Amino acid sequence: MIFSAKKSEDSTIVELLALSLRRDIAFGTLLPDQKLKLNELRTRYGGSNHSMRETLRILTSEGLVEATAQRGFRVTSATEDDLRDIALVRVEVEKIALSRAIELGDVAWEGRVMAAHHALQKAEAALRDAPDDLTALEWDEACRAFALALLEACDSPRLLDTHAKFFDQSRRFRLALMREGKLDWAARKARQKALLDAILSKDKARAIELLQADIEAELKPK
Amino acid sequence: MIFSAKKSEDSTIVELLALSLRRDIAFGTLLPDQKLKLNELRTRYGGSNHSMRETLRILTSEGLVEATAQRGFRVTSATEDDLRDIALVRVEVEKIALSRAIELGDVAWEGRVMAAHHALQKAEAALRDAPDDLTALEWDEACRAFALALLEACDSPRLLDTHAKFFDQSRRFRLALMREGKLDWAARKARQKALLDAILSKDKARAIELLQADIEAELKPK
DNA sequence: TCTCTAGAAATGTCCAACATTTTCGGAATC
DNA sequence: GATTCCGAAAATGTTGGACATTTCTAGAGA
Repeated sequence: MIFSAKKSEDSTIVELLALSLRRDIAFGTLLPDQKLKLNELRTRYGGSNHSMRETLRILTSEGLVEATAQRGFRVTSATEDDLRDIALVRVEVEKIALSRAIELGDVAWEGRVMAAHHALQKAEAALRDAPDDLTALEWDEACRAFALALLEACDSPRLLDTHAKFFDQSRRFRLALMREGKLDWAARKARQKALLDAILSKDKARAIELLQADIEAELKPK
Repeated sequence: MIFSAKKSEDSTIVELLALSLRRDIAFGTLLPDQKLKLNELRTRYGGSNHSMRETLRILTSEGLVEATAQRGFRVTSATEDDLRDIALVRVEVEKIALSRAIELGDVAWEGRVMAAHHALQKAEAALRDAPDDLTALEWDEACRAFALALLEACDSPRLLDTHAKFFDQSRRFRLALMREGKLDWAARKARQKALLDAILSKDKARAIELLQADIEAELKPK
């Protein structure tokens, strides 16, 4: 196992394998379209035939891996078209969820959003200071937590699931941009702050506009 | 294997098992919240430990089954809340997809929509004549095909996937309504016809309105 | 250069076994 | 009588090896 992942409460091998593989796909250690041969994966990550196949099925359901009968698994391709498609769905889903969250969210939710925003600011600052892999991982996690916190109050488990799925699919692209120094940190920071303010003042239209801008900013990097 | 499913081009055991299980969940042979013990399933549907687990992972990714670490699998529950949540997501996703499809669809697409509508009409008529399981199955398939045809031209694979996922989750509810005689066939027929007309005349607003009505009709049966 | 075909590689499937975890019924306790 | 606790039974999760089938590939033959 490459990353000795923290053993969370649910410590089945399959889940641990999934963690490692997810990370390696997000970070580009496993490249888009790369064929995933079971034996290679097993020598690299451990686990039996069975466990590895089950892991790959899970990643398939998350859209990170694609399965073809009799032809095994490969990392989902990541073309410009894919990025656009993911962004399209994300924009639509997150618009709806954010709109509902602003309607339904209570003070506790606002608090969690503020906390997530604060953590994200810290993580972005840390990453600009020390752009190593570990910090990048934490930054990536903070992005995810912030996005999730925003929508958490939408009161629709399936909407949240769908958001999470496509957000996770977008990670590869965001991390790649970050590595290439193509993220406009100042603009991000401004957008995130404005978004937070819009949410706290229950300005739905403005919040949605900013959210959309944030997603689409990753479509056409500077 | 209960249903001797037609061996489509991809005849892996796992896919065949998935077909049988999907059907039995949709038809209520496997009830919501029912625990799915591997050994029971294996004696009933065949397949090895390995294949059955993989099958269940696939159904999990489709939202038909839920997995809990160390506690196995169970059929996803199907409460009123679930139905409402599914309908909510379906309405939003299908609105977006249909809107795009009407913008982007060409004549060939319109033809496919008409064909699917025609087939659906036939299937509904057949079902009202002879409400047996086989006819129900064909009707269900025609519903699915029609819904898919409508959105097909939206030019977003992920939007289509998402639609399909939640449509499939809604099948159980629709089939249950049908069995209980709670579907208003006349209203359905009228809506479907109106929807087709709206699409053919590129009347986006009207089409979306009708689509929404069609989904929400299953929320509050007569 | 192209096609075709064996052989190699990889996938999909099954079985049998075992470690670990959960479940469940009943004994002991309050 | 209700609750807690415990141990046996059941179920899940994991492994390794074996084998059939399919796909891939490199080289022989046209």
